[in-house]
Amino acid sequence: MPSPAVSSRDLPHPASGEIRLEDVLHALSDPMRLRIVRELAGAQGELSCSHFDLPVTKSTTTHHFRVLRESGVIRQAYRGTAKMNGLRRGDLDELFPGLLDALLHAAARQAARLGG
Amino acid sequence: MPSPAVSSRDLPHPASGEIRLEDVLHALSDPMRLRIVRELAGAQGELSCSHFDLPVTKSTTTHHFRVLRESGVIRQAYRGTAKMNGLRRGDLDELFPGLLDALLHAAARQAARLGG
DNA sequence: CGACTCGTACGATAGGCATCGTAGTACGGT
DNA sequence: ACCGTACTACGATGCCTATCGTACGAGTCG
Repeated sequence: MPSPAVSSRDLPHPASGEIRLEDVLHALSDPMRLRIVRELAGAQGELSCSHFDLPVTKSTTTHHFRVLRESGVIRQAYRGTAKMNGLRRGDLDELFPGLLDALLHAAARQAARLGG
Repeated sequence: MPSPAVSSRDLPHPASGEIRLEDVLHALSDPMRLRIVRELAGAQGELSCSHFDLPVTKSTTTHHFRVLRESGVIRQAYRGTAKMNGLRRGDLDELFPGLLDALLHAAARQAARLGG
């Protein structure tokens, strides 16, 4: 069966229309999650959770990815043992035009300014 | 003395260079504070705290204004018994070009979409 | 001075959340 | 069947925070 159904377990995502600005801002107000999103935006396509080398335990990493998914910032899907993550650029750009780019730009500027 | 010194009590504000994106996002991730900022952006100039009619007590209102000030989003100054509030547009636009407008636009869009 | 308004300070409370550790599940390969 | 890797679930912990109520300080006006 070569069809979809990438995996048996699937994950709850908010529909595009259910994404709330406050939730997105809250999700991005955590340094760890902002870092994840920046890395995700830099890489074209999807990245597995294990690709990220964060200074927290894996439990905590799982938590952050879930917050990002439930707020509508990223989309997650299992692929084998890996869990792939991708930015929901299309949905976000449609809902909040220019916001994601402004945020990423702002984050990059601040990182450059503070020597990150 | 016609100089500054609008009042005796003055309030601590972060310098422009101390404003952190994460703090700004956290400040704006609260519905009450986002509402305040939108109203402040709509009105040109400054507004007193008492101008706002929020569904919370005055204690809580004070709290929200302090969070906004300490994150660098607004500037506050006493003028007589009133406390005036103004968006720090210049500082924010310089640090994070386009971000404030994108945020305000996004908030307006969402309010329109959800019937706010 | 007194009364009134505007806003603050402080304590309490209840809920949220970032973090950890441990134990467990799902999948792929040998 | 077994093992290793990737991620999760759950409970605990300590901190942060949104909210309230009450009591107070600062300023204005009579």
